[in-house]
Amino acid sequence: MQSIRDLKTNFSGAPAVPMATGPDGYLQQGSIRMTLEDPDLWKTFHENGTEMIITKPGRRMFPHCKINLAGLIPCAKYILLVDMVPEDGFRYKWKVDDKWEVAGKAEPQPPCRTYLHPDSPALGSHWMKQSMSFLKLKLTNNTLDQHGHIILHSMHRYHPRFHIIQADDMFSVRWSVFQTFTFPETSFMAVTAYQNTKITKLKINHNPFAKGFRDEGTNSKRRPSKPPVCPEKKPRLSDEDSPPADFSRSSYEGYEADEDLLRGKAEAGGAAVVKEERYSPWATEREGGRTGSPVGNAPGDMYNTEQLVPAPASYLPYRFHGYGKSPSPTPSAASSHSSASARRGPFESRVPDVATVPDHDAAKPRPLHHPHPHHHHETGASVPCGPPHPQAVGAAPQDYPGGVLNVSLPPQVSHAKAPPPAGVLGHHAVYGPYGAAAEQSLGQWGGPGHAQFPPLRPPHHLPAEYGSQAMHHGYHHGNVAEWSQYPLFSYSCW
DNA sequence: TCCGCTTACACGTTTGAAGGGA
DNA sequence: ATCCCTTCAAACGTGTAAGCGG
Repeated sequence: MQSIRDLKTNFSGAPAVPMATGPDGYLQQGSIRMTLEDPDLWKTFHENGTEMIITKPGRRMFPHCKINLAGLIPCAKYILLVDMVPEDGFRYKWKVDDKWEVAGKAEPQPPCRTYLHPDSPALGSHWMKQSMSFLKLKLTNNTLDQHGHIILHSMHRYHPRFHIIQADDMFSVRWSVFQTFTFPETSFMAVTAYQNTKITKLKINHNPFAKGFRDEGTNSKRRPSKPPVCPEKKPRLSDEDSPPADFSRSSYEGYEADEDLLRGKAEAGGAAVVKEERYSPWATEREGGRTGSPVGNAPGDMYNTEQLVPAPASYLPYRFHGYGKSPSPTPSAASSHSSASARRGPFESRVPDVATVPDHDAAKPRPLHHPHPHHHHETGASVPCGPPHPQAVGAAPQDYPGGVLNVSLPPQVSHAKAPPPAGVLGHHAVYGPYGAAAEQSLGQWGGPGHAQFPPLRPPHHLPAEYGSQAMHHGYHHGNVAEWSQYPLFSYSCW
C-alpha cells in the first residue's frame, strides 16, 4: 500500500511543490485519504504500458483496482464509485518497434458507466476496515452491453477514477459532497488483444488465472508462443525475464506475500522516495515532447477532488459560455485549456479556485498531451450538503452532459442494496431531482467528445504521463470547481 | 495485405454444493 | 441440529491461435 503522499512523491514529474495545505495537502475535506493497493505491481505494468483486454462479454482488469480508505466518518454512510476516463483524444496503434503511436483521433466516447462498489452504501467504518476491491469490475467494447460493464474503445487510453460520496443511498447522492481520486500508475490502454509481449508476460506471471501459461507450467497449449512480431522483441523479453525482485514471483501467492512487505515499506515511508522515474514508455515519449508539459505537476499526479455532485442547473449557464470566456478567476484555469499553455504552474494545484469543466465541448480543444488527467488535487474545504451553490460551478465553459447517473451496479447491488428509484432507466440510470431526460443524455454520447478535438500537436508524442499537466480540479469551497475533461456522471441529470 | 476483432480452446482458479464426522 | 472440514464438479477467468472482416 502506498499512501497518497507517497504517490505524490513518486510520480511527480518534478519536485513536489508544497501545497497550500502543506505536505499533507492531500488530506482534505474531512481528511479523506485513498491509497492504491499493490502500487508496485501497478507501477511495473505501467512502466511497460499497461494494457487491459476488453471483450464483448466483459473482461476483468488485471491488476484490478483495490484501494484503501481512511479519514471517513465511521458512522456516516458512503458510496464508492469508479469510472474510466479517457486519457486523451487519440486512438493508438502498436508499432513494430514496440511503441504506441497515435493513429488518429479518438472515436466518440461510448456510454460512460460508473461502477458502484458492491458494498455501497456502507458506513465509513466499513470502508476503512479493509481494502476495497473492484475485482468484479469488467471492461467491454460492446457498446450495447446489457450487463452494466464499463464500455471502452479499443486502442484508446483510459484511467480509472474513484469517487467517494457521503450519502445514505443513491437517492441522496445528488446532494452529497464527493471526492475523486486517481492514481497515475493505473492508466492503461484498452485492447482486444495484447500488443506488448512484455505486458503479456507480466499478466501471465502475476495473474493466477493465467498460471497455465507460465514457463514452469505444464501447459502444452501455451507453446509454441506467438512468433514475435518483431525479431528484436525476443531479447527484450529476456530482459523482462529478470524483473525486479518483487515481480519475479512465480506465483500469485508469492506476490501476495510480498505485498505485505510492500505495505510495510510504504507505511514506513520507504516508498516515498522514487522520483522522476520513467514509469512508462508513454512517459518516456512524453519527455521528448515535454515542452508543452507542465513542469510541475507535482504532487504525484494523484488527483483528488471534491465536488458537489453535479447539478445541471449549475452547469447550464456555462454551456453557453464561449470557450475562452471562462470566468475563471485564475490563470491556471485558462492555461489548462489552451493547448500551448496547457501547463499549469507548479503552484497551480494550490490554487483552489480553479474551475475547469469537462472538455466535452466540441468547440473547446483540450490539451491532448500534457494535461494528464492525473492531477493532484487539493480539495477544498467541506461544503455543506445541498444544492450546489454558484461558486461550486466550473468557471470554464462546460458542456456538462447532464442526464442520468449511469451506474453499473453489480447484480447484487442493483437488486438488493441499491434498489433503483422510480426513474431508473436501463443501465441502472437514475433520474435525479432535476429530471433531465435520460434519452437526451444518452444522445450526448454521440456528441462532442475527444474525437472532435483536433490533435493539437503532431501525433508523435504520446500523451503526457507523469509530470504532465493536471486537468482535473475540483474545488468548491467558496470557489469554482474544476472539472475533469470527463464528467463524473455522464448521464447525470441530478 | 494489413490490422483489429471474434471465437474456440485448454488450463488453472474460484466457488459452492454435497457429504461425512465431531 | 449445528458446525466444521473435505471433496468434487461446475462456473469462471486466463492467454493463445486461428479465422474473419473491413
